[in-house]
Amino acid sequence: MKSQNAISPTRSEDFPEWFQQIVRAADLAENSEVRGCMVIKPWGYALWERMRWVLDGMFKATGHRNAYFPLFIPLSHLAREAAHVEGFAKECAVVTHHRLEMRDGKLVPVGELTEPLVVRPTSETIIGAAYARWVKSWRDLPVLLNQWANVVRWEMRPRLFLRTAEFLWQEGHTAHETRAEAEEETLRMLRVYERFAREYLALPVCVGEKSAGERFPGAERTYCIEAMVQDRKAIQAGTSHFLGQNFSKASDIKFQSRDGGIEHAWTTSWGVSTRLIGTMLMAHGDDDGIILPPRVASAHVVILPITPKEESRAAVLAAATDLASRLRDQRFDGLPLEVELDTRDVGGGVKNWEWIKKGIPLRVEIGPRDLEQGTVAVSRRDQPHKTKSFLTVEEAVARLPEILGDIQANLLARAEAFQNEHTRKIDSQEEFKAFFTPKNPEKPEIHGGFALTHWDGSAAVEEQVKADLKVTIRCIPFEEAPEPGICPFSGNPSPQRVIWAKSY
RNA sequence: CGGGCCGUGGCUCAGCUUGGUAGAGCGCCUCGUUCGGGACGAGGAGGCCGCGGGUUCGAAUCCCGCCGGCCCGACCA
Repeated sequence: MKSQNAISPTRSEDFPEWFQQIVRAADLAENSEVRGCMVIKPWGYALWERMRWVLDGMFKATGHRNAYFPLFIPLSHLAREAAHVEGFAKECAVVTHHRLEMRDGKLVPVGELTEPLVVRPTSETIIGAAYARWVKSWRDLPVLLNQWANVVRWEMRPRLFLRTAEFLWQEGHTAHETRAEAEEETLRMLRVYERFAREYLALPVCVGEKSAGERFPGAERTYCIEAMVQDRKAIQAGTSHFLGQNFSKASDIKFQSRDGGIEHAWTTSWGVSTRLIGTMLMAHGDDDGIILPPRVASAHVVILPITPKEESRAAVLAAATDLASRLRDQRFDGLPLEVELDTRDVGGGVKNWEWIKKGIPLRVEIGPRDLEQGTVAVSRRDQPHKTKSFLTVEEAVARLPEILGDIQANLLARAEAFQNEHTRKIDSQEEFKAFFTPKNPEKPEIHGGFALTHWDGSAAVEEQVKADLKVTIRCIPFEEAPEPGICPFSGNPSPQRVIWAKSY
């Protein structure tokens, strides 16, 4: 007997396994033969394409242009910034040879390189070297570039979309004349990410600064947007770094200033990755599969022709085709509606469930009875799967875009309510510990959330809490009026509450 | 990189203790009946049992080595 839900186990039974299953059920991606790498399939890649399109527009609108820098970084470049090397050394893939030869029936690498090449884990150093060549005068600044690329970080514990050895991302790299200008840029891009997460991915995020312990290697300040997913863990969904003059000194990005002196430029970098997809899936999915926010969905509507009788089949298919083309003339979010017409010869129930699992926002059934009545049956992915509303064809054509907008708003509201429900101000060690301790240690149930708790700013407290409870400071939120208090771990004064959580 | 568990059709697994050359369910293909919410019947395809070596007349099964995966720790967008 089939269970009532499409996905087994359910979220509450085993969240990590549920995640693996929804990715598979939606046909988004699969693991490849190389450990930690993934094949992103069309339904999954379409999400990345949409995100990329929207973000790219936002970057252009804030004055950036795209460029492309090499995959390979000379080892000597990476070595220039001490903290940076230390942060990334353990996870670097390194190319040492440039030729293969057949020996004893086996292909072996030969032709050792004089200098090993690091496959970029991020591009600060190689882009810094380019900026050093390009920047001579204050008139050459700012440099505002972005690149869409793949990067490699040799991770020990890969998870589809959340942490893979190779992943797709964008990295913005800018160089400025003044500290103030670079700081402003860092925060501007952080706000772009916040807006994108909220308005497109329907993800409410906490915006703030990382503690020193969580800072990007080589950065002076690291800012982040932090999301909560349905197991109440935090996930860093985007980062923006103020790099000070660390990298410009390491890469020698110098310019002659307005008063004739020689100064080092101030740089920033900022990025989001395919992790955004994983975050979105874990935030919105349910026990029937993924749920796609319409503004980034791989497609908006699927039309499911119902053809129970041979004699009405042709008429139903014709009506479905006509509906598809009329819908494709409609616009949602400024772009033509993406419509799938599923005429495959498989059982109606099976077909319907496939699209539920794939998270498409709207399913439209059209069958012989609809033909007689001039209606269609519309189901929303954000509502129980048996709920249908009957609209006339005219109404459907006119109203589907507005329903998509409603789904988008509903997903955000839902995610916001969830996050609020599991965010608590906590002022005592006991309550903090209870909040982050599962009732069943053998098989931990979903527990915890965001704790807004005071912190004295010391690394010692941060390390102790992490060692005791695996809970870390996710971000020091921007606040209008920080509320001073007492750090419950040390008893020392604290300037403001920070967000603590278990995290991905 | 340390500790534990596991590698058998596409997937989930049985068989291994007591060696005799491979099975189930799901999925897939064909035909028929179905189809407005995960259909049913009949037939069929598909496996060097992770890899290498050893013991043996004979190895999925026993022994040794290697590789890979999962979970737990350390690290991470």
